[in-house]
Amino acid sequence: MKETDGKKSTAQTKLIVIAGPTAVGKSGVAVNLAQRLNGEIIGADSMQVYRGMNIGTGKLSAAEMKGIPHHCIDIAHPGEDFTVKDFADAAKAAVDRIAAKGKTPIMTGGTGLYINAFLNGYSLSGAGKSEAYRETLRAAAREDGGEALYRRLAESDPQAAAKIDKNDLKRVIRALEIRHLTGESKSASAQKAPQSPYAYRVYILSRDREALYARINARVDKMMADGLLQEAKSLLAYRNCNSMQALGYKQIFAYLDGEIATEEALVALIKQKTRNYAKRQLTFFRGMPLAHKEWLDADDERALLQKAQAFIDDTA
RNA sequence: GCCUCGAUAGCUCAGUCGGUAGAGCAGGAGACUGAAAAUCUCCGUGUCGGUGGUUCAAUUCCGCCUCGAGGCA
Repeated sequence: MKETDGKKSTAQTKLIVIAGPTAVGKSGVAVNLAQRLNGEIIGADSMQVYRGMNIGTGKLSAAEMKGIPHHCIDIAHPGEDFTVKDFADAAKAAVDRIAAKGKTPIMTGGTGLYINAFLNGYSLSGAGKSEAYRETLRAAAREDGGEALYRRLAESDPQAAAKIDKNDLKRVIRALEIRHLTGESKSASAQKAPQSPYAYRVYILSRDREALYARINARVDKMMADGLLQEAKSLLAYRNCNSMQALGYKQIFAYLDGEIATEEALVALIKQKTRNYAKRQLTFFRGMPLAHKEWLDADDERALLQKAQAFIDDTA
């Protein structure tokens, strides 16, 4: 049963996903896999989508990409807000484009929410966002405190409120925003998620904590040596944008403001925050409700290649 | 050499008017549907520097010792 019209339906498109915490070594492995499977890569990284953020987000250099096309990277301006919805749309377009060429789409990255939203077909077409309304809510929170906002949510959308911690301002605001924009409950819109339209396999790369942390530390040192400080300075104008919430940049701005005394302390802080982040990623991956999820040792590249190959070759 | 102040959780420190102790950070676990490298929740036993004494009871009071910081010589 071969597709000869070059236009596979998405229902049959096979997708390979390589996830894992920062610095496990996903990117390099993904390139090798792409070479072997005649594939193209789709980055699932909330910060690599931004142009100009190269050193700090650990983007691969052109040489390291070895000629493999990479999608969903450098597709946004650091001054604009990129969201899950944008990712879901861009990733879908990329997967379709790659599949249309008869090649294998390989998604790789550490942003669990993006991967999850894409694979599980999160319903993201309903409530959009309203920066203005959010600002109103933020102002209200500043005025009367976050608990007051939470109480408001408990009244208008008790179902959603039950699932959100009263201190989690961002989620309280988003739930209120959905209610405001659609009149629907946040939990109601979340339940609409349809099944994944793709045949996929998710391989989560991992290694023991100590080794992972050592890699993170080394990577931060390398970023500094490669000029992260300079790169961050060149992006100073966007310091209030979402893109600059990225690890490294954020801390560097605090350093430039004099909030961090020495460069040594700065580097130590970035390493620490990155380690904290890696741990959060792991927690997210563990909890991802996916039908086909498998943890693999990051050093065992061969196992990954074999499993992925078998999945692609399986025509059943 | 003398004087003063410190010595309590991996780190920085609080505290116990004498009844064996608690915060922040680190670390661990978890949540997560349009900011996600974000946001949020939960988890704290450690010869309270050593040693002698007073006391029913000392990490807490007293003496000595060790180490550290500062001051005077």
